[in-house]
Amino acid sequence: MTTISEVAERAGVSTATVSRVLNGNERVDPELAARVRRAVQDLNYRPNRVARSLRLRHNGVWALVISDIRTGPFFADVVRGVEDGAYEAGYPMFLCNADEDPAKEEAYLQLAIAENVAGVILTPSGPRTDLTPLIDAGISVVLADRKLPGQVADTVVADNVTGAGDAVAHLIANGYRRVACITGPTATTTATERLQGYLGALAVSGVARDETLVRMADFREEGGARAMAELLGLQARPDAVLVTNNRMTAGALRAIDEAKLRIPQDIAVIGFDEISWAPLLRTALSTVSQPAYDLGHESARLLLSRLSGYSGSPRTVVLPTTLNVRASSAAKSRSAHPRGGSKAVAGALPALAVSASTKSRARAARAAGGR
Amino acid sequence: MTTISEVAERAGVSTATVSRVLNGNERVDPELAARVRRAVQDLNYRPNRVARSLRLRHNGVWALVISDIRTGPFFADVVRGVEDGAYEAGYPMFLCNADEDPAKEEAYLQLAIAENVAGVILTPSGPRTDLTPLIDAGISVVLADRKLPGQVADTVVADNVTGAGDAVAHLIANGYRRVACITGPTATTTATERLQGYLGALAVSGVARDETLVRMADFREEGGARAMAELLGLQARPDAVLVTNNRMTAGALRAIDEAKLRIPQDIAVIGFDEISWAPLLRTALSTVSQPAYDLGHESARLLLSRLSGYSGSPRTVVLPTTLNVRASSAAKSRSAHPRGGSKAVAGALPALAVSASTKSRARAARAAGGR
DNA sequence: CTGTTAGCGCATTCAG
DNA sequence: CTGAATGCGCTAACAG
Repeated sequence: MTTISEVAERAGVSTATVSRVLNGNERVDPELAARVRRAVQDLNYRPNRVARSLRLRHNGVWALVISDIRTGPFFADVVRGVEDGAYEAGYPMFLCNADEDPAKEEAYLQLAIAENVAGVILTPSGPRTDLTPLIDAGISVVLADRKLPGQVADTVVADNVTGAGDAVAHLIANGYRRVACITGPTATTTATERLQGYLGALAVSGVARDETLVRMADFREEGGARAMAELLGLQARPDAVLVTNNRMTAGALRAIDEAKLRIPQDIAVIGFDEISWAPLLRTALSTVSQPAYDLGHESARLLLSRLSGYSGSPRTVVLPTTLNVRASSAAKSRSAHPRGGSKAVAGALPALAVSASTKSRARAARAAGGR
Repeated sequence: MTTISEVAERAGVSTATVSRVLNGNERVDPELAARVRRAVQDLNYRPNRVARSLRLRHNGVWALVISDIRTGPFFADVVRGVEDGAYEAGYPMFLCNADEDPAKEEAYLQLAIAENVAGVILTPSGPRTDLTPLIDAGISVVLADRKLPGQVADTVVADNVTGAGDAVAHLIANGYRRVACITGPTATTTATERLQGYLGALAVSGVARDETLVRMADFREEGGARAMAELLGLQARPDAVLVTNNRMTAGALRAIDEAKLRIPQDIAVIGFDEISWAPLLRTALSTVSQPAYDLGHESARLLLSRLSGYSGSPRTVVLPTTLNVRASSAAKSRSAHPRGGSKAVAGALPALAVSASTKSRARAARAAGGR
């Protein structure tokens, strides 16, 4: 490993001069600077970030601590959004997967502190996530996707309440009355907000609320399958269901399939998170899509503004969701009865796919096209 | 930030003693040790990793540099496999996304060097990826998923040749004769090996090879859609297709859908990478599943053995794939003609899902269930 | 067993 | 404008 003093020696200057040339802050005689640059070239010198970080007391790296890496395209798009922002600003980014485990999350946050990162973008695993160590260490934090009580940091979230509410209102408008909801851990604001949107839409429509139709699951596929199976086992079975993330939706669809029920005749389904397979499923799946890429990119923007010295009070950015209406939530056919399976109704509805908003196309294209 | 000297002062000992207690290598008087531990507690002292890293000339962190974060469940499972291994061994892990961009990849490898990471697990973006800077810096490297010419490091890959070959052999056995292949960038060994498996299976079966049926795409959804559209526009259209990753498969299925063709009557399809939606598609999709979690976990194991001092010559671990036979590759119906769409054949085949190997279930369960 | 001392590689005072 | 000297926080020699 070549060090700054080797460069200094070769260029016939002091290490201080080399440092000045490399960081370009102060004025240096052009000729000396040229000699230094030559020496840097010749020796293929790379400054040691660790030493630099120790001296500077900060490291030009961001950490993105995500609570679950397995949320499919949603997660990946968020990451790319953050990364593009970080890259534009010249920051490398480390990604850490807390795997919904508060202990692991804390370990990574401690690591971020110990590594002197410049900033952290975090999807908190729950309300007990503690940001004070980071803040005490002078590290800027942005919360992405999930809020934290007390508004302790800049936050970027999707409009979960409206997203879920729109979906449920659409189901009700299409004639469904026993609308169930499979939601996630109460520790996450995404789950509670989506549940809130669901309940709100029922209330607005004057549809009676039935506690048995609400299931708390774990945002994982198995949990979604189990919750759906329970709902299908109910005396008074639901005729529609909103599932609040894509992995649980996969499980729910499997459970419906195993119960040999048809969508939407026996039960209508709307899933949260858009996925490319949605239109190609046996019954094309209606979804609530989230602006995943923008969520990440906006988080990067907020972090950057903090790193640039902005120190106003915490901001919250809420990004809109989009309802993608497809066959799985098609208008309820008159002849179908709420319970009993109604096998009489034959023939699947055409798999028409209607995007509720043109904005969604632009956003999807951006997220998909990249760069 | 509390430093080691503050701890030393409070405990009434020297910094060296504090260091010894914390690292537990040498013998220290139990009473002093207790005082130190108290002081550490009281001050909530956390060693500064940066300083430690500078002194030790190595940092107890792994870097996982992945070439594409958007490969859906495959990527996520690989990450979790590595991470579990790292975690068990007490190493935190940073994830870096090179996004198939050699420049970005190099930047991350340089960062890994500059950060003194203990080891790197890498999915090379192409054959020109240069490991020598890492090796010169004394950093252990393991290649995961993709090989690099020259066998410069321990490598863990899936058996792509056999995986693709099995799929094509199965298609041929089921009566398909014009089998196409949509493969990825020639820079990746995953793409070239899968293509090789495809060609090999054709040769073994004595089916003539048709250059027009092979398309190079980019492992992305759009690329898969475009390639499929081209294949469908051919005078002599293929009656089956192997698509070598799941994102291109999504695109290919969309293209088939847009062309209003039916699977498998008009064209049979097998995709690479298992996904939870596969059985729920309009025609349940046959897939070649890869042992993604094991790929990651085995990589971690190899890295760990290097960090533990093993210094034999580079090892290559090849993990088996599994063919999951579903309706999309069902035996060709006699009445269907290779070209012309054969609209006469009505009624979809039942969406039966048969797993070709019981091993696949165990592995899938492990990957899905976690921990 | 423990403290003192010396650097890891770098950026930044402070003199010149 | 430049160089010598200092120290970021920590661990490893080396004496005691």
